[in-house]
Amino acid sequence: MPPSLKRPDPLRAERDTYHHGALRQALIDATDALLAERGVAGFSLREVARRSGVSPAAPAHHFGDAQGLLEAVATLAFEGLTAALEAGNARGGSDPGARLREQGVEYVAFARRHPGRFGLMFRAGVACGPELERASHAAFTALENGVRDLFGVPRGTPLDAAQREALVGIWSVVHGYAHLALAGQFSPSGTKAGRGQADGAVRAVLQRQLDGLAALERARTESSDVA
Amino acid sequence: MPPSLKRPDPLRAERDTYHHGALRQALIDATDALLAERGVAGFSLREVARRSGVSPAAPAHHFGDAQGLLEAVATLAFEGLTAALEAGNARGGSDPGARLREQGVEYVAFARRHPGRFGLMFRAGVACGPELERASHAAFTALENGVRDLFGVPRGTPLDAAQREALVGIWSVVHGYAHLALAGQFSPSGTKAGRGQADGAVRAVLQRQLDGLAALERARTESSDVA
DNA sequence: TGTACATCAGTGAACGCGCGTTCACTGATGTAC
DNA sequence: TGTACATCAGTGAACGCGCGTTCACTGATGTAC
Repeated sequence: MPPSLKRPDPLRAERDTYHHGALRQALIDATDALLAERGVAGFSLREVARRSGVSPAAPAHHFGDAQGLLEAVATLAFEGLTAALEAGNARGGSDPGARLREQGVEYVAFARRHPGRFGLMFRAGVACGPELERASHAAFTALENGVRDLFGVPRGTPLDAAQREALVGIWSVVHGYAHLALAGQFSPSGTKAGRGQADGAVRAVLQRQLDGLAALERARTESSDVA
Repeated sequence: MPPSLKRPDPLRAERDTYHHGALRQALIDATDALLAERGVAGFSLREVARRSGVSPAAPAHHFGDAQGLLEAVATLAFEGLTAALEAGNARGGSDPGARLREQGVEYVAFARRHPGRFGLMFRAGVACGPELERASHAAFTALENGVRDLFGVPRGTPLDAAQREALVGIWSVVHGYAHLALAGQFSPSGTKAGRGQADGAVRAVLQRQLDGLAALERARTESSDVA
């Protein structure tokens, strides 16, 4: 039997048990898909419920209200990003530059994998509960630690101005790349062998930033040698 | 008389003439403000009309429908960005690097000046009329020309792969910086003398990217000298 | 300078719609004995 | 193993609301003569 006969209304997921079984996850996935399709402006709790094959009141059971669902998804997103950054860091081996580069690749890959979540994560002026706060801080810290390793700054010590600037630069590069990629500005890379190419592009672009930082460091060291 | 007596309902702008006089512009400004306040998800044509002191049907006269208004604002935004980039380019003087740096400063300043418009400009999968298409292409071209000058590539000639990569890197840096700044990630810079500091940070971060490109160029030249 | 008239810009009531949330409910599950 | 019961997960009808858009309209403006 073709799937079309099992699902007469493709907008409405079907189910033969009274209890869904994994509704929480289904709602999160549907939210992600809906955000990716229509953006934040196109999100609606009812549509998410519809896609999950559940009545409009069901989500309230798991998330309270619409805001609660979005906040849960954003929290999850930051946790996922943190994990991705740490995986990239591990893959990079012993060279801090390589580790940072792989973090960048993971950052962009995460955005591509969860475009809906990514758009949710960096909205201005959103009321932000403690869990979301903690999750986003953890992601930031993962990136910050990459920069720490680059400069050999231990975990407890605060970064100086130049190091913070380096962090801002690195973050800007990967964030901007991710954002532009999602906006379809590098569109051909969505198709064929484009994924590997895209990873290469992220590495290259991030490497330019790291090279620039190295050049700055060198200039600074030389001038202090002279003095 | 305090303004509160002149405007009993602050959400509803008032007017004593039947004709507004400059409704088109007022609608655009109100849209910008509303988008900046609430994001794309919080936009509504009725609210924009309310803020412009006009009936809900009035905007249709100028923009057809809600989509038309948003598209007009996005078009205007790209035209403004193009102008800003060209102004930055002019300010940069004769050094291509400085010109590109000032373009970056202008890019970020534009985003800060029109946060609502900026959010509108880079949404994925938006149906896009020919005017908007043209306006966004012009902005892209302004940035591309900055990169052309850096490499000495004349206007007609297409960029090679490395040059396109350089463009992507530069664009990513400034775009990411602008986006993160609007998301409040560099929050202290919104307040006191932060504006000048922020310009400095953009220049610095973009300069790292340019230094990295210069290093790459140098390495390439040397290796071809050897060969 | 005055008058008739076309055109333009905005009105306000009305429409149907999808939304978020509530509520009393019910079907299913699991636990105590 | 069976039964009573508490708890949990989802129902579906209902609510009030703000939305985008339409429509016949009207007040103001500008133009022709």
